[in-house]
Amino acid sequence: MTETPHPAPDPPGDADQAARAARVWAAMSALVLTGEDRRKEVTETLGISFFRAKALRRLLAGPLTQRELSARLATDKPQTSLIVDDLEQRGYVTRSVHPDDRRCKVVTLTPAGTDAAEQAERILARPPRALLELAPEELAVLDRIMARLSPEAP
Amino acid sequence: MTETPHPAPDPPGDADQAARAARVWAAMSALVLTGEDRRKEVTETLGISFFRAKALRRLLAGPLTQRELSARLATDKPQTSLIVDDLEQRGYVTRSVHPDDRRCKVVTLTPAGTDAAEQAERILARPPRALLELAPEELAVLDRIMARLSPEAP
DNA sequence: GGGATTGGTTGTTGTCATATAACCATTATA
DNA sequence: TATAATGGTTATATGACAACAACCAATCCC
Repeated sequence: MTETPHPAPDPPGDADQAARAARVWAAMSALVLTGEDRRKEVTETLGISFFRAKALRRLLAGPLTQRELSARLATDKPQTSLIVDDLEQRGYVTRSVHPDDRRCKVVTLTPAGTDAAEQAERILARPPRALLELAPEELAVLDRIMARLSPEAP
Repeated sequence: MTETPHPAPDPPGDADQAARAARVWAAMSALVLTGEDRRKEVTETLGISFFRAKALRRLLAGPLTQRELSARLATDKPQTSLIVDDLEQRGYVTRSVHPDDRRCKVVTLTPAGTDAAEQAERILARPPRALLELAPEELAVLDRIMARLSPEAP
């Protein structure tokens, strides 16, 4: 009985809401950040930096110009140029001129690049044990609530 | 109707569990990683790298020797030496020899360092809007379930 | 006492990411 | 057609972190 002696009909709910949100946030952050380190797993498995792996993953949805890739990685053109250089040398992507605008270079995943990208996705998508071991009913509830937290929820 | 045509009494529940865990994991990762960038906020507010801020935060619980600090940051001694150098120059920590073992240096937060560390904690603890705007009943449920996911849950 | 161990420091090297400026080729526009 | 804007490339500098090797001083242990 530390916070709410009884269900609290209306007004005191605000402080509760903030406190709960903070606790939930802390727990989620702990789970995602200090749990099993998927980031490291990706870099070690693929032998490329996480940032480069991210570039590969962005290309899974389809080819992009370097300009578009820059935007999706939230970085600048020179950086993108270097990253694509590197990925090209590794045989993960190819560069080709855009048919309609010869200024643009279209970056496309090779089969090897697709493999690497999918491997990265698989590693990142693997949930930690704690989630898998949750009681089925609780996980189902969690699933329903988390769906409402996603960007495309409302 | 791809997976479960009807509630699925028993055996197919395993695949559901995995799928749900994956979805929940993806949603949590998205919220923590690609949401409001607290990391950047910390580095920009304090003017030090996130790693250094982490060192400060670790010291909030009390002074540590550099060896202990190394362990908590999961880094090596040379790196710790440099970090403490930097934080010392900024006036955030002091180095003093351990009274019982003169090999050890005890790193202690200064008042300014404590301020900075607490500021970082405050920024990191601030939950994203999505959580605060969740329906109270849902947040309460989330709170209850997340508590069971924490390390010290049985 | 003497050798091994431990805690820190210094220095080197390499990778990664950020930021800028300068430049070239292509396209759009006045 | 002349000029500006856009997409990429090249070059340079900087800062952060990782991984080592080598070293000094204090402590531990035989």
